[in-house]
Amino acid sequence: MKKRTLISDIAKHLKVSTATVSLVLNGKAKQSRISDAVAQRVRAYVDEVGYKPNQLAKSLRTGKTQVIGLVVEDISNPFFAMVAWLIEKQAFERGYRIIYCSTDNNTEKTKELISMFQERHVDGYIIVPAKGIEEDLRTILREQIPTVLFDRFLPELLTNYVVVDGAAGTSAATQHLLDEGFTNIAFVTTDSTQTQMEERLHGYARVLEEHSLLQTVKRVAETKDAAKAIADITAFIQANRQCDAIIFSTNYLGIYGLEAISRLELSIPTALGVISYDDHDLFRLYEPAITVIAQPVERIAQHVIDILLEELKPRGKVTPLSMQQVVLSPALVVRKSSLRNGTVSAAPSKKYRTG
Amino acid sequence: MKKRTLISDIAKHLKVSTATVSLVLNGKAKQSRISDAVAQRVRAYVDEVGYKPNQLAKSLRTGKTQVIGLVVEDISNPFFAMVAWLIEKQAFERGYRIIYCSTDNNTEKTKELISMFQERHVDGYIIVPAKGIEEDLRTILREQIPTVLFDRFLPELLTNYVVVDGAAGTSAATQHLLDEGFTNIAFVTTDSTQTQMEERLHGYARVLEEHSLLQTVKRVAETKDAAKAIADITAFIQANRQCDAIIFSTNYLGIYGLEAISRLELSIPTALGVISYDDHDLFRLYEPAITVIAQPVERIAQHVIDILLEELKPRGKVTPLSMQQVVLSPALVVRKSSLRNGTVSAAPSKKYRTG
DNA sequence: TCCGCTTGCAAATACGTTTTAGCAGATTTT
DNA sequence: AAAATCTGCTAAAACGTATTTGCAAGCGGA
Repeated sequence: MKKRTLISDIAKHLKVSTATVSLVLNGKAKQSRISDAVAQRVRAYVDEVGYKPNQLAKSLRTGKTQVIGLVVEDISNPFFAMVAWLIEKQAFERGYRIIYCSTDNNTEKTKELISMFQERHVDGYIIVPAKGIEEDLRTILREQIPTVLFDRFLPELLTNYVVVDGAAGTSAATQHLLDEGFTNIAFVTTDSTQTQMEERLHGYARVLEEHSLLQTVKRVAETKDAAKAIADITAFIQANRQCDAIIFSTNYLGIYGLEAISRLELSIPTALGVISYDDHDLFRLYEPAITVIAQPVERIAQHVIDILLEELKPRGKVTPLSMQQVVLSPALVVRKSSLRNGTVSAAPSKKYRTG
Repeated sequence: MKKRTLISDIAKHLKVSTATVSLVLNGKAKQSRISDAVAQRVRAYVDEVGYKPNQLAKSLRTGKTQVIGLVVEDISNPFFAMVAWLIEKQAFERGYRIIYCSTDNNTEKTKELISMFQERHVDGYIIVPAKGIEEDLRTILREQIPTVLFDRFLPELLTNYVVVDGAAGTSAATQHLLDEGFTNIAFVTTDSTQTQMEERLHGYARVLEEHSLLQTVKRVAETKDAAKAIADITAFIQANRQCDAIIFSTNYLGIYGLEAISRLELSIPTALGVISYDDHDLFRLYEPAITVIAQPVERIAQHVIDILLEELKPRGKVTPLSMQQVVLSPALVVRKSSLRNGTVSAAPSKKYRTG
């Protein structure tokens, strides 16, 4: 039960002041004209006793916590888990720590989380914004705290963000289904009006309009209840037997959709062509493999962390924050589930780049 | 760019001392004989200006951060993601925040993470321990910081832990396969010697020994390279054509295994019966659905958080920590992949409780 | 009237750092 | 020889809160 060593213990033992120790430890020995001899002695003894500064005290004094708050919709969603993991890795290497939290797309919970991060004085934010948090974000931005949104953005707010061109993905998917000879394509999405979901819908709608084809759109109510969602989709499919293909606007809807299709004993792609947004183990390994619109997770993570770390660099007082908006292209990964004849012509899986 | 309001601002405005404000805010008004009138005034004004105490200063002063460090193997693994999510939810409600981190089962990274948590003065730890961190854990325990391990434990260390009876799960699975008429059962596991992995192997071995049957065990080297692991499993299956069933010791091996089996164009369960540890969307929806040994994630999370919060309660000085060891039973969820005749007799999916 | 007890609050210290201003002596410049 | 500059370090003041101790006033009892 011995006490932690403090900077004052170090100072006392070496018969120097705490200021000296602190300056050496923070690499400011040179500019503060601490002699190399003393600096060496300090470093040696610090290593010897394994002294680690108290980060709380440090943060309180400097106002910097070296912590980034990461607010995603649902950390157990493989898409977010992957992006979060990549971001964490990068940030860790550059001395930043990440605190994750899941919002479940709940406005109130998101606000609470942001408020908690504020209290903990995170140095920066990475946020997948839920609806209705414009005010909270405005507060953060006003305080000049570096912030990057991803996956979607808030149209009325000028912020950094990294998103994927959802319309390009779904229009490529729709076009691909038409090329394969499917003629009556349905689109299953959520009832949320988040920017990226609306875009995905537009991509689908645009292509069908161009071909003067009928649109069949189902909006599944957001719910934590998988069974309810599956039942909802099942009913939709039954009520729309004329449809010969479905595009799901996000990974979990795709998974629910597969379960629904499986229960209805409809065979893919013979009875129903299928494409889902987001890649996933399940889609890759399902029999038949499911064609997906894959988001470039590595590049999303890379851009997010690059923008954030750039802003975290100590800047001149008046350097304005230059907001960056990045729009990345998804890739259509064609697998059996969207092929009329059931086999991929050339390669077992070819990728189309969109955009 | 206005400054945050401080407790001193509140005090000044109300013409009371900061002590008074602090006491009221921390619910110690009564015991410090602050009059109700003053307490009301304080609360009213605090609400009005939306004052939030600086948690850093608070923590520095009290030594409590209200933060729990959660160290898992891989947050993108659905099993850990689920448990983490459940734990987070519970902790949040009781005023604690969670910091997640992934170790990738890397001893060095685990040590770094624990060290980082120490620096940040987390109030408690929840750890999925990698090998070789006994010393670091001992340090934590010596300092009486509440800690709970889960998924596995370190045999030489007396700690709280919550684990699942791995042997019960695999022996039930093995027995089930034998009952179904499979005679040559292989076991695919990792090359790690973590307690829970060894137990899972033992459960399998024990049942086969009882029946005097040959054991066929494959240890797949731990790697980040999925392709390599899949190739490894593919080779194993090809080299052991006599096997008519396989048990995978963990979810990602099961997924790799399915990919291998699919590439070899072996049909399940006709050519090969399959059971995997851990449930997963993929296993539930795969065609045929995969029988799994499901871990009781809700109960794991519940026990972990209960034990930890119990220990976090302010205790009398000398109350010794009573270490709790909880062993939960997994459930065998029988699906088509382990049934000789290809159909489940009664219900489409029945559960056996083990233990 | 004096003493002790209660009530209601404030002063002051501590938590463990970082950082600025400045001091004393040595060295150089004028 | 005095003045200016440089060198190497330290004293002390923050950062924003919690908490212990104590002080003054009021009150009842003797």
